[in-house]
This record gives sequence, structure tokens and C-alpha cells, in this order.
Amino acid sequence: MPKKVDHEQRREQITEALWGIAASRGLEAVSMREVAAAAGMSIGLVQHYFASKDEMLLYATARLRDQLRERLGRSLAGMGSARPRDLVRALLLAMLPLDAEARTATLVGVAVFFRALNDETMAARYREGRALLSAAVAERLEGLTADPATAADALLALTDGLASDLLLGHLTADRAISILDRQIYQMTESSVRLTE
Amino acid sequence: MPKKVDHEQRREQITEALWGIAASRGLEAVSMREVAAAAGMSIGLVQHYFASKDEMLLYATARLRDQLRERLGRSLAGMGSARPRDLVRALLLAMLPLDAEARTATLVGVAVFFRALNDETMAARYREGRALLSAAVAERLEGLTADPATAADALLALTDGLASDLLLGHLTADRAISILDRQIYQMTESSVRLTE
DNA sequence: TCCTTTGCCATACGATCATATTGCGTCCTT
DNA sequence: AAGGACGCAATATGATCGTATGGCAAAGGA
Repeated sequence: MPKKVDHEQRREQITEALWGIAASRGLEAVSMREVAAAAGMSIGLVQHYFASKDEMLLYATARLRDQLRERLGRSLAGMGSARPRDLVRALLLAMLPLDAEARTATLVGVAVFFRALNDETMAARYREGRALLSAAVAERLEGLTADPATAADALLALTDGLASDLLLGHLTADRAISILDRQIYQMTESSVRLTE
Repeated sequence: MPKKVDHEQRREQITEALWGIAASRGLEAVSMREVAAAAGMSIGLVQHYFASKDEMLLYATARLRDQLRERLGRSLAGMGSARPRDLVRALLLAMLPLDAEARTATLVGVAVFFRALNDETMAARYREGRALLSAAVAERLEGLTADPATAADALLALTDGLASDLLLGHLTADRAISILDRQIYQMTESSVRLTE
């Protein structure tokens, strides 16, 4: 067998170029030519590692999910003994575009969401990930509120909305975090009130 | 002067065709050719009423804002004497994709939001409308909660998130409404508790 | 009645896209 | 060392895009 090249590494390299374009100029600006140029490759090379643009996008979104999982894991790491309420807070904060990396990820995520609206395959994948996320939050709300599943959906919806406002600059980071904190507090607080 | 044609009506007709395409196949599927075909016109005719695609999109988004305003007004009509809490509820419900017309409007709105992420002109327009909306909600929360402006932003963010979940089918209409109701209740209720 | 203005259409143009094709070094295997 | 598989590039192909252009029918003021 001839020259050995790490396919996975190449694919990842291409994917990062793709994310850069998607974050700065939108997913609609992503073309084979642009990606190749951003990755410093020829178009043919990109084609060599991804048979089609769809395959490339599919791979990129799968890696995005991996990255979110990593981010969430990192966020929870080292606070295993914290109160469940703080774990929920960490999870939700990790989903907000509060630093450059998270902003890129969020922008790409929005682009994927947008495409999913007219692509049932992507929509199914999106719903699946969403359900997992909802379950993860609900799990940590167990005992803190009367209806953890509903509370989790509400918190996730709020987080999504806050993320949109942050992306557009309608809210500042401080303000978004403050809103989220207040909400988490109210939800867990009121349940205590209800169950007393 | 020669033949008289209602320009505004033509433009509106074209705009509705554009919305149909944007709602069913995304804003990226909107092209002069597609719009012309959907409106049953020639490409040249569309060009005759909109000098460029950008001008067409600009008009379409402006009309979208008008339509939202109408919808909100309609929703508030006839309940002038209702409790402020119910007015807020009506406002927020009117922003959710709960019927076909609202779904189309929401889809187009998402498409506009998405484009605004990489288009500062559109972003500015979006933020402006958002601020107006936030003020309208906050105004009706006056006296019901400690910090009406923040509460309004929180409710709008939640509504946006719920709308996304509804579009993708992650939440049912009943569930989204229930979450929104609970949130409105908690916000006004808890403030009473805080201010007592 | 004629002529200018307008509504409208058909088509052309250049750019950009995804993708297919072709070719050439280069390295591993035998 | 020879040959085939692979990494990679250059270019061709056909589709689709926004927009420009030229022409024709009709209508209303002169």
C-alpha cells in the first residue's frame, strides 16, 4: 500500500475549515471551493475525502455533536459533588455562545437547525439529540421540581432563545446568564414551595 | 399615462409567492425564477417590480413585520379590559406557530433571523423590532413583577425557543402552551410573593 | 391619429456551483 | 526494481444563479 495519510485527521481539518466559513459567513456560503481554499487544499483533495458535499456536511454535523458532548462533559467535570441545581446551570451555560469557540459552535448549530427545517433526515437527527439533552437535564432536576421533563424542556427552550439573542447582540452575556439563573432558581425554588 | 396597474398589489402577490417558497423549502431556495414560477409570472415581470433580489427580500421582510404587527393587534383586539397577565399571554401565543399561517410566518422569520446573523443591516433591523416587542411585553408586565424589562426578555427568549421546538416537532402545541402558561404564572406569581 | 410611456416577455450573459474526468508523481508491496 | 494503488491536482461539464438587454403590445395624452 502506498503513502499513508491519516484520513480522519484530513477530514477533521476540512471540517474545521467548513466551520470557520459557516460561522463567519453562514452555511449557505459553504461551497467545495470555499472549503478547499480555507483549508489550503485543492478542490480535488476535498472531493477525495468527501465524495459529495452532502457527505461533508453530514460528517461536519456529526462532529459538531461530538464537540457539544465534549463541551458539556468538560463543563461537568470536576463538579461531580455539586448540587444538582448547579449541574443543570453548568449544562445550560455550556450551550450558550459565551466565548469564541462556543459562538462558532452555536452559529453552526443554528445553521444546521435551519437546514433541518426543510430536511426530514436532519430534522430526525436533531430531534434525537434534543431528546437526549432534555433527558440529561431532566435527570438532574429529579426531586427538585414537580415535573422534571417539562421543566427541562422549558429550560432548554429558554436557553435556545437566549442563545439567539446573544448571537444577534440583543442581550449581553451578563444579562442572559442572569435571566437563566433567575429561571433555574425560580423553578427549583417554587417546587420546594409546592411540595412543602 | 398608459395602462394602470396596482404596483403595491403586484408586489404583495410576489411577496406571498416568496413566503410560500421560503416556508416550504427555505430562504435559500428563493430565486427569481422560483418566485416568478410560484407567482405565475415571467422572470422579467418580477424584475420589473423589484430591481434586484435584495430589494425583493427587503420588501418581503418589511411586509412580514407588518403582518406580525397585524397578528398581534388582532390577538389583543376585543380583550382590552382583560388582566395584563392575559394580554401578555395573548401576545406571546400570537408569536408561536400554532396554525398554518403562523407557521409560515415563523419559518420566514427564522430564515430572516438566519440571514441577519451574517448581514449587519438585517441584524440591526431585527434588533430594532425585537426591542419594540420587548418593550410592548414589559409595558404590560408593569407592576406585576419586580423587573418588567428583564421578565419580558426572558419570556420572549422562552417563546422563541418554544417556537423552534414547535417548528421541528420536538414539542406539541399543547405542551408548548402549557410551558408558556406555567412560566407566565410563575413570573407574576413569584413577584407577588416577593413583593408581599 | 400618432407617439410616448408602460407592462410584460424572451433570451442572453457571465459567474458560480457540485461533480466527473483525466493525469501524474510517489510510495508500498512483492 | 517493477508495478499497482493511492494522494493529489487541474480541468471539463452541465446546471442554476442574478441580472442586463431588446422587443412587442397596449393604452392614454397630444
